[in-house]
Amino acid sequence: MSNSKSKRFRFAPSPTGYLHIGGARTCLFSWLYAQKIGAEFILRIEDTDLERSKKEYLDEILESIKWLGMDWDEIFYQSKRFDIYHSYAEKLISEGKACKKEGAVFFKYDFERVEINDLVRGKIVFTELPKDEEVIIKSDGSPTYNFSCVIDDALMGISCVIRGEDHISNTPKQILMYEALKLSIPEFAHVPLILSASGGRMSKRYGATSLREYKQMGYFSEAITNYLLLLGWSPGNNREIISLGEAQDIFDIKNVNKTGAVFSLDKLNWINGEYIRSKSINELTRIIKAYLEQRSCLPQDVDMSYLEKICRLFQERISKLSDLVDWTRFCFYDDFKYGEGTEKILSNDLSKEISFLSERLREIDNFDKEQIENKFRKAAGDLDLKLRVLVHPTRVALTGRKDGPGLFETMELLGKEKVLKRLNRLIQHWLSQA
RNA sequence: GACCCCAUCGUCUAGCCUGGCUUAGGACAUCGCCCUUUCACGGCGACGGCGCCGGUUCAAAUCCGGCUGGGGUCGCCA
Repeated sequence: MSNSKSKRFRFAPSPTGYLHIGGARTCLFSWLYAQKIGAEFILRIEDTDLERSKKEYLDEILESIKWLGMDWDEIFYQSKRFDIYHSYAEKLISEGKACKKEGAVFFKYDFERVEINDLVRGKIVFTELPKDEEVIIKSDGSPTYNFSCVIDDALMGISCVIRGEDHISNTPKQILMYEALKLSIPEFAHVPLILSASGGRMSKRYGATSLREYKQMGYFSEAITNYLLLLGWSPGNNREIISLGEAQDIFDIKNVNKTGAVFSLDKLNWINGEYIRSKSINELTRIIKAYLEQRSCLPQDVDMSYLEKICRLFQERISKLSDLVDWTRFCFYDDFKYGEGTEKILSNDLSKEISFLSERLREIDNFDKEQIENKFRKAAGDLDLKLRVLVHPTRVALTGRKDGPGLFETMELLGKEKVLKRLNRLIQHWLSQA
């Protein structure tokens, strides 16, 4: 009986593309289970396809794994292990279990029946395979996936292979190889696939698939891992929000579902919004600053206290940081246009009324939201207008939008000078229309 | 087509293993109401599901079989 320290789990990405949602979840489940039982977790880079493997992808994959909050004890590269694969191929040849043909090495097998005891699915029985041979070394000398995978999982002492269910049909061939090589067979756990809204595999057609895209859109890694956790697994007790740390204690690969899960951006947005709302103003302000700076959405001289006010205004209105790009433009720049849906609001000319309001606002010394609200309400009363008749065009004047944070807070944020200027701009707009 | 996997609200799921405690629970989305200057947030509520047919049983979402439906794999890609 082996103790858990001798147990090992792995994630084996191929650097032929960016880390995608599905891979990230497989990695997460494998890593989490390793943490849960105190086992080692290793990364194995399956870069045997020298043509398609790129350094750029490798870097991004490792970066994404770290970004999500995971780590690894060891990392291996299959491209550095060709000698090992060759020696095992030679062994099979010498035993008559494989032969050279057309420059490649073929593994030959008699197949009757293979049974696997999958940790998430239970017993799976194969009684038929389409072929009786399998290429193990390609004619260019590189090993095929099924061969290098078997040798490495055995040599690296992987106790349970956790991978996507698209690998179920590879498993019988692999088991035949373990047996021919007299290597011990690990356990298997095939996790369900993540599907697109149309029910098929995730693809670019149905939105972002790579982790880096989600990062760029301003999703938090905690929100992504939280969401991924909910796809195929449940923490129980009707919980939706759970940290990686908590999940580490209660996750069990045996409790993973068998059913494919459709990826829902709506739910991810909700979870990300929950995380945004749970941040302190301080932290969120720093995050927002970095995000907008990186996208050149901030002027040079912006100060933290101004950003902090903005942060308070938008914290509960956004579900991801990229929402801020359009929302906050008016906070930093004067050259915005009156946007979509504002035509109706601006359709009747209120230049007289807004001028009146503007003069009243000018009288305020302490331009804070209480004073502003008082004056504003008073002005509306004097004009015998409902508050909203003035509110909506004023918001458009100040922000260019029909929706947004509370008007009086927005006015306080911008300050008297900008408010009066922008109100005047609207008045001019009406006059020029007439 | 062959092989394999899967099947609870539109979506993610709890319950299923160890049948009765279930008028099937929660979340997202949607809709309505409240809050309110808009949009959000928050609160309350509504809508909505055990794919079908048989069997086992006093009793089935839960066990068994078939059907149907969906998905995956069939590369000298991984």
